[in-house]
Amino acid sequence: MSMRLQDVSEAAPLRSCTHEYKVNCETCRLSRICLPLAINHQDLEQLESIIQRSKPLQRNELLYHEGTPFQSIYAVRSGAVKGYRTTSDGREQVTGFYFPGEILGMDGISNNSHASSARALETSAICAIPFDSLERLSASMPSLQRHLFQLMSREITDDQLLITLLSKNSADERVATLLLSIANRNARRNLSASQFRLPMSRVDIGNYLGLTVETISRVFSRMQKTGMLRVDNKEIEILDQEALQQAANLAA
Amino acid sequence: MSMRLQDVSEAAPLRSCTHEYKVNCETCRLSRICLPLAINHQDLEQLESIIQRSKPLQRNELLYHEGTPFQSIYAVRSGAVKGYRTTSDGREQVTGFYFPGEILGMDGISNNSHASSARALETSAICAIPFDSLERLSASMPSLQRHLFQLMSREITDDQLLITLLSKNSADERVATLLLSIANRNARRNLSASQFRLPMSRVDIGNYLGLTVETISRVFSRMQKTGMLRVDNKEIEILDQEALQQAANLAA
DNA sequence: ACCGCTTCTTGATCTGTATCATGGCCGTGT
DNA sequence: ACACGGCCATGATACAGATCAAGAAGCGGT
Repeated sequence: MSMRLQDVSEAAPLRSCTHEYKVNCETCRLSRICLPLAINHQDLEQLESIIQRSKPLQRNELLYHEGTPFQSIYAVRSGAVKGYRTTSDGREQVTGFYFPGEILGMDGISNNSHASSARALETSAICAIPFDSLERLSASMPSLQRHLFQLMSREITDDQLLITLLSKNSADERVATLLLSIANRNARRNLSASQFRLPMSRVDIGNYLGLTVETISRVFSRMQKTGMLRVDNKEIEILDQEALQQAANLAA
Repeated sequence: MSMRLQDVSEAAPLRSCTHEYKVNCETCRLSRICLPLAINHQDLEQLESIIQRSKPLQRNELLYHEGTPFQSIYAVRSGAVKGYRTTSDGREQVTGFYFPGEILGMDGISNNSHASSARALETSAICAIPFDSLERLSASMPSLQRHLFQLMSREITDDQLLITLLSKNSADERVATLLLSIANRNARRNLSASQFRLPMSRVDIGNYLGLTVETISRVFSRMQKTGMLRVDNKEIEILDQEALQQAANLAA
């Protein structure tokens, strides 16, 4: 049993840990990223009052499944989550990876049922935000309403970037782009942008990037050989940021 | 000069055509598709009061360009529009086609600047809906707020479908899927689902589907040979819906 | 009605990535 | 400590679609 305490501790610890439903956005280190409202105490309290936190998900546990009724959107507090949908022939398409501070589940709004599934890649703490409460609240809080629109808009532009990546770029470019994306998101959380552990398998990476496992392996090996990367299984170190950027740079 | 009157006449004609800014959602045949609010006269009037309509765009005219300030989202009244973004190396990635009743431009919300560009594929009438007005209005109209969330959510799920298509499906499957999508959207507007004219070029189709022009041509030829399609330049007739569905059906 | 430009089609060849196959490694449970 | 099962790396081969090339067809302008 390997310890991965830093995953759980990344989000600010609760002051009193006895009642697990007590959430405290105000002291959460991620609040700046997650739902950064104009810092108005009253607003934050209102928001907190609707947010639910349940016990952490274990590796491979399902957060929600496509087709099931949509009730909440989710914020990752710690760990990592993959979003995916199942194709008609039963294969899986990974549509995104979600790290602490990021929000997922918004694709369920249009049909009142989840259009995709989400699964924990490692032990993950998640905040559930009931959408009907959020909707009601946002009608009286313009900044929240705006933030939700922006959040969804961001998801759209991110998807468009992925579409472009899949449609126009080579295997090396795709992998380089993903690594840089993860590095940037780490930086945003004040973690190292040059050294990190991939929470997902090669299969998931390949699936996400429209490539096979073998290709991912080969690209990693190649990049290691050219000295821009050090790869030790899931442990990644970016040795030549410049070169990696250039390898990705044909992407948008 | 070829006449294409039916394009412009698809949306309900204005009662008094002298003042071109007078918009009438209530009599618009597309209102059911476009922003189908609970049919409340007062709500509709409020909505109408903020919608702007300018003179139709000609073929190849730009509706908005990536990087420019975001002010409005747009509803297509007639014609057809393509959305695209320009990659860092100057190439174009088509991210979507928009037909009458469909809404585009929501990717601009997150940054207050358009993340993509939009260009008319043929003469097109467009309604511009200033977003700040829409935002204000939606705070006091729960059904409108909800509809906007749903609209954006829909865009996300559509993008996810395209991601899956690009990542998992063969050239034939991609083309078949696009044709069926267009057919369905035609049906929704009470147009023929089996016979229609493609408003976009082969280049645009290829670009959208992550394929080259040549491949698009070949797929069309192949499908014609097997008898599931009749292709006469941009004129498409689906001869065997069943077979086409099957050709696409490996997609989600 | 004609010209020139753009779009489309079809063929021949090339190539990046998938596929197939095999062996090593690592982590987990007994 | 060991064995098993999933995950990863690497080589050999195959193939779908890209690229290169050339001509045909459509379309707008004069």
